[in-house]
Amino acid sequence: MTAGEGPDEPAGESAVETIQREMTVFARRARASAGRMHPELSLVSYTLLGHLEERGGCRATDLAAHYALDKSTVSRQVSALERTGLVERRLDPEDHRVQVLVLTDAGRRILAQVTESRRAAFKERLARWPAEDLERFAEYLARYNAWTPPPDEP
Amino acid sequence: MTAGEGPDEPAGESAVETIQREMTVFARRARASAGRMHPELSLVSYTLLGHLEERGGCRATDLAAHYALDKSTVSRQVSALERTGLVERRLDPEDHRVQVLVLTDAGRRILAQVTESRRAAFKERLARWPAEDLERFAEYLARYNAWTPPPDEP
DNA sequence: TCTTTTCAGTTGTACTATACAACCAGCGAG
DNA sequence: CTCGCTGGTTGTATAGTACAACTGAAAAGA
Repeated sequence: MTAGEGPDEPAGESAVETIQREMTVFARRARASAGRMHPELSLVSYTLLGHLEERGGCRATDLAAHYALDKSTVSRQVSALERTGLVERRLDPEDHRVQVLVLTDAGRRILAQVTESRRAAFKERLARWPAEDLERFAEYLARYNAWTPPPDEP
Repeated sequence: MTAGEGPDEPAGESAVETIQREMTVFARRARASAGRMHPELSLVSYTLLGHLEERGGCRATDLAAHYALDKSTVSRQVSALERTGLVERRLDPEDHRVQVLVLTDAGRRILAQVTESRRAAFKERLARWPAEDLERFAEYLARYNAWTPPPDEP
């Protein structure tokens, strides 16, 4: 066995506890497997490229804010992506402080490739699920992620 | 805003694609937030301690196999946990190669504390969910995680 | 206008988690 | 007893991250 961590579901567990446990399992696994599946593109690089594709380019600071990463982290990630030719920096003529980051053709290609590979993995994993369950699961996940902490009031 | 990454849900997206996207978001966020919430106990340490509690002690090699980590990684993690007094190594009298790892009282206490803190966070996040949705979400997550890749056949 | 403040980004430093490889120490089979 | 296997540690390297200090450019105030 490579990775067990099987369904040891304690019986008298509440739904919330199950969700907590399964989310924890998933989080740790995702971290571990992401690198193995796509050595070309870490999870962070992948999401960064995805963001650039969606937005058609943006500033490093936007990426940092959006993903709650330090700007230095983004800076180095972007440097790496530039070095490997996946993104390009363009000096904003309006404001010489900012660099607009855009995907290169190579970046778009790699991104599509990894997305497809990931999609295939998900599809395989979810192949035997009834459509109705898929819909609901998708909705639940979106709802879960959409939650934002209430602002601390005085 | 600290971390946006909001619901930019592309419209014509399939359920599988939504699941993929939301799982990706969750994975990256979990990684980022786990450290901030519980600086005392990384996600890995937490799961390791949890495993020890469940099983009432086991060998480092078991942990490594179960969580698909290298034995050296586990070795260092365990060393750290021992240094901070959360686990204890006991030489197996049957086999002097193995060390049985067990939680100390302090370990049990910290584990319970972090578990409770995590549980509270989940509860808050899921507070407004109808019970039926919670049940289903829990079931879906468990089903998702229970999946194991089909063995590659020759 | 000139100065101060703010903002975008880079670089230096440090830490954590991780893997791989080399190694040591018991155990068991021949 | 020696050889190979197994459990574990240590050396080394890498990735990802944060924080702090810095640079250069724009914006705001005097």
